[in-house]
Amino acid sequence: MTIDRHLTRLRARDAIGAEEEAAIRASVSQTLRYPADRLVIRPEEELSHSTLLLDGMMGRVKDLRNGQRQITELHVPGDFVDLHSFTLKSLDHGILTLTPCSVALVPHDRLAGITREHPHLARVFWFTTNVDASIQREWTVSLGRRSAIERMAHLFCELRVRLGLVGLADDSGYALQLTQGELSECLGLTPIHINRVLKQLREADVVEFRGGRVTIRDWAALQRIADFDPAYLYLERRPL
Amino acid sequence: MTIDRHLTRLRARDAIGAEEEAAIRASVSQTLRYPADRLVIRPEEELSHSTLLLDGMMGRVKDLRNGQRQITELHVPGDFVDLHSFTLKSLDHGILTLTPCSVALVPHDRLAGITREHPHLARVFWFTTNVDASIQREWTVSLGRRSAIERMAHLFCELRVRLGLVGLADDSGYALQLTQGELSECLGLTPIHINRVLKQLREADVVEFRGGRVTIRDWAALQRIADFDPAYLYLERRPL
DNA sequence: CGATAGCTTGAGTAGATTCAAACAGAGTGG
DNA sequence: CCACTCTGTTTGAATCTACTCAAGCTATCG
Repeated sequence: MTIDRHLTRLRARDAIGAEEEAAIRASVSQTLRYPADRLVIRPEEELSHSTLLLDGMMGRVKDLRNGQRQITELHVPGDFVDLHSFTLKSLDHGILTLTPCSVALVPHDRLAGITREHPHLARVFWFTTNVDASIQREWTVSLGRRSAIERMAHLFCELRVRLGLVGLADDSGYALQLTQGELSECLGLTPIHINRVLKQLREADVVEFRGGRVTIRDWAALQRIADFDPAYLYLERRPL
Repeated sequence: MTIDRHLTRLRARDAIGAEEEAAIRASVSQTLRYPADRLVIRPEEELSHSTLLLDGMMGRVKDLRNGQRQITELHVPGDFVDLHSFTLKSLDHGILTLTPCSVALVPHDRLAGITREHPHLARVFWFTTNVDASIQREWTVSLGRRSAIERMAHLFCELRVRLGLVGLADDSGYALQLTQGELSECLGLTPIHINRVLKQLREADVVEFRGGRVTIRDWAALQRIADFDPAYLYLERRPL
């Protein structure tokens, strides 16, 4: 597992020069493997590095006092999971592995060096955290205004596109090693209701989620149900 | 109306030197007044400046195809409303005035100059967009996991703190020129249900919203209902 | 093989919505 | 100055989406 996927993702939006690529590669201090369901970063913990997800799936989670939990964003390979900790120093949420993961650690002082010596990369990284915020915003819209089935469809659409960017999804579908309980924590629903919604989507021949895989049967219908517009993912190439 | 409130807000988190202050002040190209309910920035519109809110209240809004609308964040005086457009170039959402507003415009090329010549300010600005994302994240949690009354209480708490930062709120309450319909668009509820929830909070002697003013009668109870923890607002001073 | 985690379905419930109607206050024009 | 309109607030009644509680099922693993 390498950071190629991260570069692929960056290059989907802007050109990254050879020197910049070298700087990014050199910024990694070590790579690690985590098992599934490990709270990798605790809320409020003081941080001195950021985490680049190489393989697997991670999530940002916020716990409530009453024991409920909300996953506020899912991360796919190539994502700089907690790049925002570079300026925030500690996070208001936890970072959790949802599957076994490999990650690369990038010390904050090396990030500081990169932003000093490569102003363009500084902008690219800033841009990256702003796209994360945009994804977050779309989730807010889903939770505020979309029905259960619309939310479910929207999440499947989003993951289709984001995983597709790094070659982990195609028109037929993609691997998704989440439980229905975890999906419910993303979508602000109960696991039981997730189950019913999945049944509806399956029986309508739109999408099937089973055995750790999302099988897309009718992409157009899925997007229609979700009211999906990928603009919020900022996929066009626009030089910074 | 000046940008003093913006500086106050920045200085709540980190020291801003005299030269930096001068650079910020010099970055403003013009100031404008808008009436209430004006869509100041349209989604997808190409942008060459960012907007600093001097006075009034603005919101980020996303419209759905079915006519529904979600306000994803409220902005108070001192906020750099669309600083993220500096890297995103165009926005996935609209920016709306909710009251009459005065704003200062900061051209993107001047922002580029500031970030080049004042690396510390570049970090402060990046930090600022990350705090916006954190607020967004907390709203996601509210919409996903909190009941109507909890959401309402949480929003009142958040505004108490954010407006307090710039001297526009104290323990007794604050001015809030929003309609119940607009509150409903923030909280993912119907205006009718907002009305019932407000009645509950009023009759429990916790908080009263009436005549464009939030009157806090029991701050401790309000926070308790909301499960409010201001950590997500990143108020401690931490030099970048 | 039993234990455990996750999936599935049914029945009853609750929180929030929809539909409907009345009321209050601000601004406008005759 | 009063009727009229418009926007926003308030309340009631009926409905519905999603939740809770409960039970049974399936697959995996030690």
